[in-house]
Amino acid sequence: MKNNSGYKTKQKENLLAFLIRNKDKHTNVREISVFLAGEGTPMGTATIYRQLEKLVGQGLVRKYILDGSTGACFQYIEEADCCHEHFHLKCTSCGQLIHVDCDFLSEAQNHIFEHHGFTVDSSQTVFYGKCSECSKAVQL
Amino acid sequence: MKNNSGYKTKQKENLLAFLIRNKDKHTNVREISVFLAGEGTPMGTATIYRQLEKLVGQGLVRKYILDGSTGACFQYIEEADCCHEHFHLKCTSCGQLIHVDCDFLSEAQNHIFEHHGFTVDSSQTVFYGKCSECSKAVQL
DNA sequence: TTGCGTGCAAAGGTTTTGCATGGCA
DNA sequence: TGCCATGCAAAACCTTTGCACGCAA
Repeated sequence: MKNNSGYKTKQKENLLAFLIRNKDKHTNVREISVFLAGEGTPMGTATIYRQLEKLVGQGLVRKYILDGSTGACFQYIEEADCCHEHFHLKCTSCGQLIHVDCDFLSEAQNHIFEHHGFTVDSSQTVFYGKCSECSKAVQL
Repeated sequence: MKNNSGYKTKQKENLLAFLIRNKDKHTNVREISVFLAGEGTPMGTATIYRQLEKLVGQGLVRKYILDGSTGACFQYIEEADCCHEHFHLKCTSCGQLIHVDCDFLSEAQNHIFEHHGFTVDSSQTVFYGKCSECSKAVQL
């Protein structure tokens, strides 16, 4: 049911190709728009939003809304990795966003569900704090 | 240092009173605006944003950016409840804020520091997801 | 009096929607 | 031929900013 989703168009292909190529990080609509235009295969903003909405609905793409940043971020989800959700660490000093794919955090997620009855959504959860470099800087 | 913050005005009082009265759930700028207007004590949108920004800076109010919702959410933080180091679980459906003081999460904090060099600030970090009741509601 | 607080309006940015056209099946 | 997809422009939203006036201290 997730493959039969309308017609196949070049725009759709280009968008998905870009998302897959950048599956290790998240991107946003502006980046997508700029990149596709640069490739000579421009895609209207409205169309990008409409396609992303469908992809999110199909579970192929995840949508993030991070703290200070402007607008939503999107990231392709590799189906094989579905069980391996990852968390975000955001440094409140330098703003760096670190991706962590770690078994321990998955365990923490399970723990919270089993002991506190709470289902954590890793795509929305961000750990705030200081990265190693900024931690050092503070101690100077 | 968090009490001496400028002049005392009626708008400021009304805003804080509303936030405290609704400290058990999150609210947003529109709700605040509508409520205060209905009370006969209207407050300009810009002023609401400016005051909320200050309150967040003072640590009296927490700002959330939740996924599906439109815009940011704000919630008053009761100081007495937060003196001890613990984590927060916030239900994105009902807005309930759950306090969790759990060894496992402290371990997670240590793990992140040792394995990822990142110092998590538990007072700023919030786990987003669905509480047990809202999880059930979704499955209906 | 000093300077922060306020309100209005305008600007900035992201996302959505309407409508006519274009392209897949 | 149907119907979905696209693109453009306009609209809808949320949030921020500029500026003049009001009010607390």
